[in-house]
Amino acid sequence: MILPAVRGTRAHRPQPSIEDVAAAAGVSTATVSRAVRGLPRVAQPTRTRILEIAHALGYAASASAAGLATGRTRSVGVVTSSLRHPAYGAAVEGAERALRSQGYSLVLLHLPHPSASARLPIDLNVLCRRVDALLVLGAGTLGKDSIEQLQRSAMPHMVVGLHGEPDNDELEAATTAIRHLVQLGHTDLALFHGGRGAMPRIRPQAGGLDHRTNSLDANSIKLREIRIEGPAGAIAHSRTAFCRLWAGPGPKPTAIVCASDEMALGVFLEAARKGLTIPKNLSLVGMDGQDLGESLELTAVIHCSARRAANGVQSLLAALEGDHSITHPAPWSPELMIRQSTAAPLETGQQPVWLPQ
Amino acid sequence: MILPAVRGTRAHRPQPSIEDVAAAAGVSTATVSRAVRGLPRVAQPTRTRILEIAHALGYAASASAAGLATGRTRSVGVVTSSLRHPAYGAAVEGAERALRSQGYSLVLLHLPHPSASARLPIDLNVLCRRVDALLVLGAGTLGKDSIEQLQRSAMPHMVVGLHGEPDNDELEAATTAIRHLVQLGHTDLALFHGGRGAMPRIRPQAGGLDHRTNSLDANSIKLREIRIEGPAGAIAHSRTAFCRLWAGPGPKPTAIVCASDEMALGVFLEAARKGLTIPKNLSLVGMDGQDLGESLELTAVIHCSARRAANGVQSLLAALEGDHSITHPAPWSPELMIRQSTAAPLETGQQPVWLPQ
DNA sequence: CTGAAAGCGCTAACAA
DNA sequence: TTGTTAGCGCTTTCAG
Repeated sequence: MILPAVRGTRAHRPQPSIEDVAAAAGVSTATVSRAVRGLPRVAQPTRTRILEIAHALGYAASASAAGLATGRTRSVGVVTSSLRHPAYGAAVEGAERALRSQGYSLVLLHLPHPSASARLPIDLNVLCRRVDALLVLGAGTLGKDSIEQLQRSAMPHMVVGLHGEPDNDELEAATTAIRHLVQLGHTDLALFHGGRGAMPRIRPQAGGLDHRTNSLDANSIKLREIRIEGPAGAIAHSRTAFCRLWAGPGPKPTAIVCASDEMALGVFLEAARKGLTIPKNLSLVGMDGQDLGESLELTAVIHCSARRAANGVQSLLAALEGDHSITHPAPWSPELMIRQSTAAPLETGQQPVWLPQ
Repeated sequence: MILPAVRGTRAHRPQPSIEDVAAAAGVSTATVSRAVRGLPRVAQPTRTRILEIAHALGYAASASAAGLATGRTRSVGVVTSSLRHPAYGAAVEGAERALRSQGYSLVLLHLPHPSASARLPIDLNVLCRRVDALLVLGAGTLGKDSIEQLQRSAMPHMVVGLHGEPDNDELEAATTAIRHLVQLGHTDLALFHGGRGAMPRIRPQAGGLDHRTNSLDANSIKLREIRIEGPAGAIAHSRTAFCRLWAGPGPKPTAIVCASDEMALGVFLEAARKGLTIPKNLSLVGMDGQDLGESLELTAVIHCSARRAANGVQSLLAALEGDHSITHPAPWSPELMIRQSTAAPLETGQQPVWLPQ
C-alpha cells in the first residue's frame, strides 16, 4: 500500500557555509562571495578554483543571510484569486518561469474570494519583509482599497489584467478576435468579458475598431458587450449569459468572442443544448486556446496570460534592478489560432429561427 | 488607456526594526521578540504595550533576519508539473491556505515537462537554503532519480499523488465512485486514471473491492483500468482513450469513472459525438466536481486535491515542528456529489448497438 | 586582485 | 520577568 509520508530529517549535517568554502580554497569569504556571484575583481584562476570547491562541497548561499545583508529577498509575491482556472494557472506558470530565470523565487498569495473589497491576504508590512515586489494577477483580484494602499506604499508592484478585464493587452486580444470575425463577414457580434466596466476603446468609440479591422466599416458592425462574473464559475456564468442573450428579443449575434476558453465552454454547452451547430449557426472564439480550447477545436487568441505575466515580471524586475527606463511590460502581440469554431455567417434569411425555450 | 505599470519605489523610508520598537517601548529587543511572537516570559502589561507600539509603528519582523537567526525560513516549496489543470491548481490553493494559516509562505516551483526523468527545477542545495520542506504535487511530477535524491537528502518532503496516480487517497476516491456505480447496478466499468501502473488494491485483487462496496459480489464486476497521460492534454487523451475503448470488440462498459473532471470532459465530448446520451447510455463520474464538473452536471468525488494537499502540508509542518508522531497525512474521506451523469444501466438487450466509426 | 572588519535584524542562551 | 551578549552567514566598504 502506498501511503504518502514525510521523509527526511532536518539537522543531518549542516549545509556548508561560505566560510567552509573560503577555508577550503584558502581565500577570504569576501572573495568567495564575489566569485560565486560572478562579480568582477576576482582573478580568473582564483575564481575557477573557488567555483570548483564550492561545487564539490555543494555550497549554496543562504537566502536568509544574503537577504539580511542586502536588504532584498530576491523573491516576489504573486497574488491570485484563483488557480482553478487555466488562465490564472498559466499566468502563474509564466511568472514562475520568468522569475526563476532571473534567480528570483515566487511566493504565492492566494486570495480566496475575489470581490470589490478583496484585500491582500497578508498584511503589507509583513509582506515587505518577505518579498521585493508584488505581481497582482487579475485587475479584479484586489479591491479598490488594497490597490490604493499598495499605490501609497513603497512596495513595487504591478497589476496585470486577465480574464477579459479591461487592460491594454486584453483589448488587443479581443480586437484580434473581432477582426477575424469581421473579416469572415460577421456584423453582429457579442463579446463576453470579465471586466467590471466596458472594455475601453471598443465601446466608447466604435470608430476605434476600424483602425484595427483594416478599415472595415465599423459603423455597420454591432458589438454587444456582456460581462461575465469570473473566473470562478465562469463556465456556468457564461452559459447563463448566453441563455439570456438568446432569450431576448430581436436578432441574435452570429459570433461570440469569449475572454476565456471556460466562457467559451459555457456557450458551447448551451449552444449544443439548443441545437445550434458551431460554427455553422454560431461562430465562437476563445482566449488562451490551450487544452480546453484545443479539445473544443476552438479558434482562439493564444498564449495570453502566461506571456503577459512573464512580461509583467520582466518590468517588475527591471524596476527592482534600478532600471527605471522600462516600467511598462514589453508589448505583446496576440496570435490567432484558427480552428474549427469560426466560419462565415449564414446568409441573411438562412439563419434558423430560435424558439424561446 | 489603461496600461499596466510598475508602481512604488524601494527605499522610501526603511521599515522599523525591532530596535525601534524596543526603544519606543523602553524595553530590550529580546522582550520585543518574545512579545511579538507570543512567547511566554513577558508580563501582560508589557506585552500589551509592546504590541500596541509595534502596531503603531507598522513593525513586522524581517523574514531574512529571523531566518538567519533560527536557521528556518518558515516557507515550504511546492513542486508542481502543471497549473493549467484545476486539480493541480486546487491542490496549490489548498497548500497555500494551510501554509499561510500556520504563518508559512509557499514558494512555488514549476516543473514544465513532467516525464519519467523529470528533475527538480532547481538544485537541491540551493533549495535547502530557501525552504524548510518540499511538497511534491503529483506522484509523476518528479522522476525516479529526483525522488531518490530527495530521499537521501535531509530535506523533509512529501509526495502527494494527484490525478488518479496510485496513492491511498486516490484509491479511496475511485472506490467511492465505483461503489456508487455498483449500487446503481453497473457491472461493467472502466476507470480512467493517471497512474503509471495499475491502481493497487483494485486490480491485483478484485476481492479488495467488495469490502468497500458493501459486500456486493466483486467477482461479477468487471473493471477495466485505462491509463491516461496527464495532466496536460488530459481532455484530448481521455477522448482518444474512449474512442479506442469503443472501437474495440466485445461489450462496452456501462459506466466510466474518471480521475479528473477534464478526463470526464473528454469522454463527454466524444460520447456526444457518438450520439450517446449521458447518463442513459453511459454513466460518468468525475473527480473534483468543481466548476467544470458542475457545469457538466457530473456526479463526482469532490474536494480531492485541495484537501489532500492541505493534509500533506499539515503533516509536513508537524514533522518540521518536531512532532514525529504524525508523519502521515490526516485521513481523508471522499465525498460523493451525485448529479446528473449517473443512473442505473439499461437492461441487457436495451443497450444500443454501437457501430464502429 | 584580495582581505579585514563592520554590520544587516533577529533569536536564544544565560544572567540578573 | 527582563536584559545582556553572542552569534546566524552573508555582503560591502575600505585598506592593502
